[in-house]
Amino acid sequence: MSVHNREIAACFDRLATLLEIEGSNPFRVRAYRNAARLIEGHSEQMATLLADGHDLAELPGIGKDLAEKIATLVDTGELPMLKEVEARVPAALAEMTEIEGLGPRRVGQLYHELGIRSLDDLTRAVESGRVHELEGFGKKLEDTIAAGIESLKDGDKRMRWADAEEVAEPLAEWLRGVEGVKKVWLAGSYRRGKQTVGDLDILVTCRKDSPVMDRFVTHDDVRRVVSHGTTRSTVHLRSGLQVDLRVVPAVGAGAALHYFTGSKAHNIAVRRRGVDRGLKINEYGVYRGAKRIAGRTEAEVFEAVGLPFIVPELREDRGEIKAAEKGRLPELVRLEGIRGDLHCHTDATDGQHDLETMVRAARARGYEYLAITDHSKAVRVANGLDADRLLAQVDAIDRLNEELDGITVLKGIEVDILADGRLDLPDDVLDRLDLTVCSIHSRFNLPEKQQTERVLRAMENPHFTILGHPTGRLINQRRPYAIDMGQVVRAAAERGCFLEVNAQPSRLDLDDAACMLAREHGVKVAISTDAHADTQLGAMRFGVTQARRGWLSADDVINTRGLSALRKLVG
DNA sequence: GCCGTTTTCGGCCCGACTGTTTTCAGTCG
Repeated sequence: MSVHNREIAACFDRLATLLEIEGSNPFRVRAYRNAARLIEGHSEQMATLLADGHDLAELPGIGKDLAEKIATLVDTGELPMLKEVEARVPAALAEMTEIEGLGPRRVGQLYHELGIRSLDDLTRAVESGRVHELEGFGKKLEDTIAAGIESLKDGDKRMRWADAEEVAEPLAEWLRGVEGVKKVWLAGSYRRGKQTVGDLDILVTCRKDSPVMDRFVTHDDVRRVVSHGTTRSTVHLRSGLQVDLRVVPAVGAGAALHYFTGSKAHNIAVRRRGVDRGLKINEYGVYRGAKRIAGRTEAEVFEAVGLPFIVPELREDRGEIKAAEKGRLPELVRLEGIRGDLHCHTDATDGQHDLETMVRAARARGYEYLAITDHSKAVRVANGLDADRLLAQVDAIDRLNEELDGITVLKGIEVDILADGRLDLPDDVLDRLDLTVCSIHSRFNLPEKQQTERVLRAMENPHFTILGHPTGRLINQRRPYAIDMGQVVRAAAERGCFLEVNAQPSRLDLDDAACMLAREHGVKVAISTDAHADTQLGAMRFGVTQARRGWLSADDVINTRGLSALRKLVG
């Protein structure tokens, strides 16, 4: 299987943008965009669905035409229609719409009137002052575009959620201290717990005379003010994050919070439900005619359209509305339900703290158990354990278990899956352990078929317990290795293996869509921190959030079990 | 391009802010 969902989505997104520049029917453009979102977030690969004989036209938002286009993409890796459009509209124009201040209309105008067909062309046109002479453009817009080109070249990336938190929480706290401010909410993808955050959406309610907007745009951390109004302002912070602040009336605060929490696709689905019931839903409330009938709380908004409350993590229009309607929303796993951590390192390999320090830290968190899983010998740079050193650690754990009350230390190893699918330590050594975390740390660039077979072969080893960080991706740093997650999940189901949700803020794999896939196939996961220092045990909450976004309940997560139940599962 | 107890055509979510205008289009979320 070669064509991945994200490639299909990228194709449709590109097509949508180019059609938009051409001035094509906006609803047709939207159809392509919607399809891209659906496909990108879908837990099963389109290629797999096709291979299994599914009719893609049954997916919401996919009709006969798009189903055929997906099939063509999967079969040939190409989309003839995209080629046709690219023959009419230079492909680089699509990127240009990412520049602040430039959308499809203006990019089309620049192309037609100045012949601009690349970022370089645009840079030159801006420098020579030709842009501001165009109808509808002006000096200010030209300056905005110049700044936009710079930040596009800087490659501003979405920020990891944990990094966004370090900006968001202090800012929210500061806003709470501004005179007249009553309540502050962090909304947007941050509230939905997405693995990365593109910008922050903050809502406040305040007294009429509160200077909150003026104070906000002059905050010390503001690098640039993009817009400054009475109910909405946008700034760029020095950290690179864009922040939108909105002042909303208390009477509609719930509607505003729902609206600005998104996702966009979820909102549209909810609003359409409103329309079906003769209601108009916007950020100010829920209206029947001119009369506001709900909106003080989010629960009221859901109630107005006949739904129970849907938690922010699920609001992606990935089936949550239908599930809510039928009363089948999952009871999602919670941080408080986590009873132990099954992946951590000590200073025997590349961890910062010794065995006892890690265990005491886990006990202080109230855990019932902690599995010690240092690296195996293949990971030389981490001083990985050979059989002798591992067995010495096993003895040390036995002694510690005798000494220490209130927590049980489990014996484990993060054992490398070698390039041929063997595990890095002999079976008789692995046999001495309570569990294994089996991971790939080398040969990331194997072709998909080989990489998948490598993991499947490893899973055949009876000592295989948990597949560690199953895609190897590092957010904003390293792409996931090529692996057919569908096959991996099916194999895990057959062989009774578990998959890890690695809670490190840069990893967070399995991601949300893969969690959904695991759940659909009845494969359970371990949410683990992979802690390399005592404080990193606190990363658990990031992993829990990812799992919640993937619809996982406590039952889907093995480390919500008490010790004896856990032992039965991994034994 | 999708969709349908308003069903095969005619709809498709909605408002704030900016810049360039003189009443509004484009962008953005």
